[in-house]
Amino acid sequence: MKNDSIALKYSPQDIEDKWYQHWLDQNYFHSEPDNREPYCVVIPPPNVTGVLHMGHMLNNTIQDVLVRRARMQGKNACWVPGTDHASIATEAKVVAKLKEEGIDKKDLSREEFLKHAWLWKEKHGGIILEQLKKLGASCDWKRTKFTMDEDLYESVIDVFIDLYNKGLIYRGVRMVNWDPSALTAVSDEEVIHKEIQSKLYYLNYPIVGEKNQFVTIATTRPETILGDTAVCCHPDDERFLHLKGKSVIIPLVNREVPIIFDEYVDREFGTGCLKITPAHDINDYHIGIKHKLPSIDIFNDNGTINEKVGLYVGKDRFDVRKEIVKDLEKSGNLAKIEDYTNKVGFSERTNAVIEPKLSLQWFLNMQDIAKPALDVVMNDTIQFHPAKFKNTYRHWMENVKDWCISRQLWWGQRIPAYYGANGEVVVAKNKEEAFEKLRITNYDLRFEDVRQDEDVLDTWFSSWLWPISVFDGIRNPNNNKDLAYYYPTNDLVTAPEILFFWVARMIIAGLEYEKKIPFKNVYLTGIVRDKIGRKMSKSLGNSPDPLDLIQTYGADGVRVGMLLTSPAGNDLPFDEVLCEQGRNFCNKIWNAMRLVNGWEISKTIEQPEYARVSVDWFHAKMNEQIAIIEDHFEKYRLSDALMTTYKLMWDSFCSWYLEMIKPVYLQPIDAITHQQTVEIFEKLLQLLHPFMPFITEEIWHIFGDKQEDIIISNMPKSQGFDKTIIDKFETAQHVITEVRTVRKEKNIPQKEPLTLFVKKNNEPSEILFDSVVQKICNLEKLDYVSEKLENAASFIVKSTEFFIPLNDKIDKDAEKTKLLTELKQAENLLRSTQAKLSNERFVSSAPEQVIALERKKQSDAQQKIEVITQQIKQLS
RNA sequence: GAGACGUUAGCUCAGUUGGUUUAGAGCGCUUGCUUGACAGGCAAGAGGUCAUCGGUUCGAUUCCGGUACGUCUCACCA
Repeated sequence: MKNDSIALKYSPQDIEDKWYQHWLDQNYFHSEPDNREPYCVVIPPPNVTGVLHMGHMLNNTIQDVLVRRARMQGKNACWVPGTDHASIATEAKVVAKLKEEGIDKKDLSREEFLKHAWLWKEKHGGIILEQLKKLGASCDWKRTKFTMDEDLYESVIDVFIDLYNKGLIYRGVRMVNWDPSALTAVSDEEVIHKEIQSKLYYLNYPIVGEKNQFVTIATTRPETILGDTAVCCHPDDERFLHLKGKSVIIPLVNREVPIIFDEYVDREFGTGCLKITPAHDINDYHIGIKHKLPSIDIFNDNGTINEKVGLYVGKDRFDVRKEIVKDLEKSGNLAKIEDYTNKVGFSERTNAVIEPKLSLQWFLNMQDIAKPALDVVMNDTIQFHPAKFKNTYRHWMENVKDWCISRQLWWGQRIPAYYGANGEVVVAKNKEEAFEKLRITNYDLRFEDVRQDEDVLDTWFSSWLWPISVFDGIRNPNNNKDLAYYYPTNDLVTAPEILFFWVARMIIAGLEYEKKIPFKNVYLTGIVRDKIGRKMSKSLGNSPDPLDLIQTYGADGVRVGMLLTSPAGNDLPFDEVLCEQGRNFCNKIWNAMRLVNGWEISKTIEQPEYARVSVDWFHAKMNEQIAIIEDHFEKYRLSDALMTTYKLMWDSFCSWYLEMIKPVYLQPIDAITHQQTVEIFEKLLQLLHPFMPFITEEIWHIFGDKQEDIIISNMPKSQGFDKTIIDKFETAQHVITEVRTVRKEKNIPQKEPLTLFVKKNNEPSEILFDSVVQKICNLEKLDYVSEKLENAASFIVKSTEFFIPLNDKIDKDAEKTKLLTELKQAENLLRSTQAKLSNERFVSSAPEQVIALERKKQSDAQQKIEVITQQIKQLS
């Protein structure tokens, strides 16, 4: 047999690496500009030292499906891969690793630290890209980029200088979100607010000059009383009006601070009296400015108490909270403690509690440059899939705040700002240039006294240029073949979580630097969750290792599993059974191949009638379904496109078509049918290839020697179809199902041949697919009669009666029960249509078509009732 | 606190420009099958007052409004 050398079960491990290497060897993934239509996707660059997680799997599977499909549609497909330096995350990892080795970052110079960081990057960088290859990602690896590559680095610096020269970048003291663990400011978007159970402490502040009088304030952060510079009440609050002009003593600290009045205070909350700590709360900060209050910063950068107040010096903020409550209790200033739920900001990268802190940072003014970026999304120049994210996007863009772009880190693009001896600042490409600029105002300046800003730029300040900088479009905007050809890119596939971090800012940068949108479509994936709805994360340990999954189910199986239940924008409730389903599907296809491949072919026998009509039917069916698949792709409904293809393969092709044309055991198949079947099979493989690249390439080559690989073959297009064939076959399918049911109910094995009689109607009742019905149902005879048959099992399909003579095998009671059920259904239907049709207002106002349909329903029901009633009569 | 979106079978989701004979799919479930490709399979089934209450209409799962629950975004009261 031909199948002797072919495994009984599909075994992905044997073929995946082989084909991936072959594709690489053939250079299929590499793209250079030519005269074909381009199709370009830039990867959302994963963290350079990260490892593949389920989110990446989903995201990159989707990209690969789009890219492979585009490639097969004859477009010049280019998927640009790369990684992100991820400044906070990577620096944190390097710091932690050094700490393990007993090295403190503080003891290293910037250069020494960066040397360690690069070593770390060389060691771990790109692991994730290797993992993507296992998934089958068809990235153009020759174009792999890293956000800290020299050219991309320089692009970032150029952009900073340009925006500074345009007056959009400024430096200022602001209240920023301070991450005391990473020791850097972070942007608003990097702060995650979480609800936590905490306490509300009521503290008594003695009033100066009033014995035993005090005001009570409520606070969740008693340790910050060290930095209090006022107590504030609402100006209309009668309870406190008598305190105007008075001051209070801060407990323990013994500092006298004024009582001020401001409408900001919510009279209903707490005691209606608020302590003001301008250095450590954003609202207090604003009140402080308004009332010209001093600001006392009580924290060191790492969240410990500094020496300014002389209490709790060097102790951590959370330890101090516990301690100060005890001390306040001792001193008699603690009135009470209540349970309280409030929201606290956490750092996205380090999960440390964010400390609002005043500091000198660099900002990008977002007001004006954001506007055009809002427009292109609202008017669908850039389309979001699903579109519901337009709302979210608009909301953010309309309320956009200035972007804090400096980070107190070393790993990243160092801010090209330079300071002279007196602190004067210039922005320049390098120290030499800065020196020249600074000398204009200070002739005596020595070169070695020029100092570069210590901070680096926010990671997103480099990734927002990604679709441009991967083509070197910032440094070389003109006569840039790649940029002119690939930009704007086509589709961006990413998670809604980084809509603002990244997507919005790429649009802004694209419009600012290319005057063109960076991509035409944004496909937003959902979040991969576990069975009980939790987000998959390392800390929860609920995320399977993607490579283990690939090992178990095969890359194709996992890809199918990921895609089966993930419409755009919907979370993906991941369950391994999905991968199992994907694997089973692979096996199904594999076995279909074994069947077709195993047949003996005869060139002498003619193509039987049943095979001829089966081929006609499948061609129609396939073209119908391809049109649907095309439509799904156009709407970015990848799950639906996959499911349609899945059913076409499994149901239409395997369960129906192959059974229809299958030659009887040990008989050869005629050459024409075999040829046509292989051609059909190959088209199905092509349709499946974007979803399941490996198995399709393998089977493609098992079916004879091919010069061309499936990966670069032409995707079949819908070529129109005859709907009447499809409809007629559907009727035949009903007949077949009914016969099978009769067999099952009467316990008649498939091997035992039956006879089927069709009662002739007024209408032509012959069913084009008689030969197929006869074969599939194992009928020794299929005939037309004009009279009913007795002692026969019967059923009705589309008001045509069918009879299977069974002699003694009829169970009259059972038959009757069945008929009565059907009768009831028909009567219900009749009743509902009659109710409608006898309603004059329905008849007068409903459209004609609807009425005609209702009439047809009525007559069909009547006819059916008549038929059933007669059958019942005959039984009794 | 403000806004957006959602609620259809046990689960995950389609769908209805308001009428398409009895609202669909996949998985799961039930019942038969050692059916000569496949038990990772085949066949036949069961499962839904389309969240809830009102309104518009001849007719509402579909349109409008209220309620409940859920998800997300933004803001935040110490």
